[in-house]
Amino acid sequence: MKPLPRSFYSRETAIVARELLGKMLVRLTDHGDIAAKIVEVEAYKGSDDPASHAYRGKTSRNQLMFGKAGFTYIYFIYGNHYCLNVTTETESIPGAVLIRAVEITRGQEIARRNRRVEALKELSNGPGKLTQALNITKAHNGLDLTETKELFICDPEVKESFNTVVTKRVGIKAGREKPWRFYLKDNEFVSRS
DNA sequence: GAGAAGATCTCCT
DNA sequence: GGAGATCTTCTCA
Repeated sequence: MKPLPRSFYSRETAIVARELLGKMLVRLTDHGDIAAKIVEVEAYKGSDDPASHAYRGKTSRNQLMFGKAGFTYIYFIYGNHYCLNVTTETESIPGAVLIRAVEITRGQEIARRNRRVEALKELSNGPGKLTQALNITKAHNGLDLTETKELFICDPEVKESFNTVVTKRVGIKAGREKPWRFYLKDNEFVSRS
């Protein structure tokens, strides 16, 4: 389980988003490890993307999007939820990929304890759900994903083939026309809208 | 310093 | 299918 290198993330955001599908998100905790396959993502960019936090320039919250690629960008939303993003592009171009849904393949019991639901499908089929299932909070903001620490992303042990679906993003008011949402076809953990 | 909106989830009908 | 929960961050004064 070797983390993906910085060069994977230092590319155009939509390309990174699409290629993150099928990768493994790994969470190491004191109570055990959790591994989850990424099944749904969305790309967010900079000045050409009105839905992005980076659209109106750099602020204290979004500065990670303007920094190096391969770091986490986690923010609190709607008074209840954390959303997990991965930074992309270079230090001069802002960009991030929102991890919207994962399929937990290892550590399911730990994830169940972190959430209050029994159904496996309900554990991680949404951006706010998966952060709760993996116990990801603001404390993990700005983490370097290229190091084997408590949170990183690596290639799957067995590479599966799958079809990728490209659609418009959800849950936003501006920039709805951009085809920057990607998910695995027929995967039941993909969030609906 | 105040007001409004938000990359969502859950419960209720 | 719809509204409430709940609090951080941004914008403007």
